[in-house]
Amino acid sequence: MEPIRRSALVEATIHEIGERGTLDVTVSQIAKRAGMSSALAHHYFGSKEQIFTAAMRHILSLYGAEVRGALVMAKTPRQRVEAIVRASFSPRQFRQETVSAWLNFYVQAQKSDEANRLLNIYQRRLRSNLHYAVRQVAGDEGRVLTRGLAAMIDGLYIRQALRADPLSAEAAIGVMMHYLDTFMEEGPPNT
Amino acid sequence: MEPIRRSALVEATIHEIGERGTLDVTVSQIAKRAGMSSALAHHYFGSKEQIFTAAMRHILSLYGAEVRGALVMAKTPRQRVEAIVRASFSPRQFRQETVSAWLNFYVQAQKSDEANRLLNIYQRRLRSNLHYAVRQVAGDEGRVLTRGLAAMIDGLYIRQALRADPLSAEAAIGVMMHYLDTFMEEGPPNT
DNA sequence: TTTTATTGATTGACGAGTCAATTAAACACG
DNA sequence: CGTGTTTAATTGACTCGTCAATCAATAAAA
Repeated sequence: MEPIRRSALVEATIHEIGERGTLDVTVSQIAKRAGMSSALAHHYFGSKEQIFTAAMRHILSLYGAEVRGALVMAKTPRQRVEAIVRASFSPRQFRQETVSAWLNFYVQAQKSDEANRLLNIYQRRLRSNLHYAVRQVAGDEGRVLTRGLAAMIDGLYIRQALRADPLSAEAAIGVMMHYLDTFMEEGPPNT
Repeated sequence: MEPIRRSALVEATIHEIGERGTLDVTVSQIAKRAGMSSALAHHYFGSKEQIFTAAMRHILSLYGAEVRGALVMAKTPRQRVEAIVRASFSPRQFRQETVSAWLNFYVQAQKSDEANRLLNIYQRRLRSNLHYAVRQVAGDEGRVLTRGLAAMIDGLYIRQALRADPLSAEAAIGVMMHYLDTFMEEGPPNT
C-alpha cells in the first residue's frame, strides 16, 4: 500500500498546488484528492513539508527524464541544445498546472533548505547539460549564451504561470531558438 | 498620520517578505517592523490582502520610475534598450530582498485578481517600452527579440532569488546585452 | 468637547499533527 | 479448511497553536 499511497499523494500535491496557484494548500485537500484521510497522509509522510519535498523531487525527476530522453537522439551540438529546449517546453512540462507548481517550488526553496538543495542540483545539472552542448558552438562565449538560455527558459515559464501573454510551446521554443540561431549564424568558433 | 503609517507599512511589508522569502508573513510582524500594533495596520488598510496589494503597487511604481528615469537620456534605440535593461538590474531593483519580493508577488498574482491585474499592466508596459526600442533595430524579428529579452529579465531575477549561481548586476546586464548585440551585429533591418 | 490615533484583549476560524480505536489482511496451525 | 492471532491500513475525534479581523476603551489633538 505504502508506495501507492505515497505516489497518489505526490500526484495530488502537484495538481492541487498547480490548480490553486499557491502553496497554501492543506494536507486535507491533498489527501482528499488522493482519496484518503489527512491522518493517513501524515502517517506515510510525517509532515507537510516532506510531502512538498517529495512532490518536488517527482517533478524534477520527470523533467530530468524528459531531457535525458530527448538527448538520446541528438547528434550535433545544436541538436543537443534543441533537444533540451524542446524537452523544457514539451506538453507535459509546459502545462499551466505544472508551470504553476514549478513557480511555487521556487518559493518553497526560499523557505526550505532541502527544497533549495534539490532545486540547485537540478538547476546545475541543466546548466551543465546545456553548457556542454553550447560551448561546442559558442566557444569562449559559451558561458554567457548558456546563462542567457537558461534564464530564458525560466522567464518563459514565469510568464506562462502568470497567464499573461500566454505563448504556445512552439512559440516559446521559437523564442529560444531565435537566440541560439542568431548566435550561430554569426558563426563564432568555427568562423 | 495616515500617509505616514501607510507607507511605513508598505515598506515593512516588502522588507518582511523579501527577508523571509515568503508571503507567509503575519500582519503582526509587518506592523511590528513598521512600529505599530497590528490593529492599527488593519485600521488603515482593512485587510492583509490590501496591504499586499499596496506593497506590490509600490514596488512596481519604483521600477517604473527607474525605467522612465533611465530612458530620459537615451537617444538611440540601442541606448533605449540598454537603459531599460540597466534599470532592471539597478542596485535598488536587483537586491536580494527586492527580487525575492518580486518572486512572491508573482505567486500572489495567481491568487488575487487585483494583483494579477497590476502585474499584467506593468508587464505589458515594460514589454511595450522594450518593443518600441527593439523593433527599430530588429524590424520583423522585433517581436521575438522583445519576448526573449523580457523573459530573460525575469529568468535572471528568479535565479537571483534562488541564490543559486548568483550573478552581479553587471554580469546579468552582460548576459542581456550579449543577446542584443549578437543580434545587432548580424545587422537585421538595416543590413 | 469632538475628532483622530492607538492598542490590548478577544473572537472565531482554520489547520497541522497526534492518538486511540476500528477494520481488514496476512498468517500460523491443528 | 476453520479459527485464533499478529500485523498493516485507516480514520474520526481531538489538541494545540496561530492568525486575521473586530471592538471597546484609552490617550492625544484639535
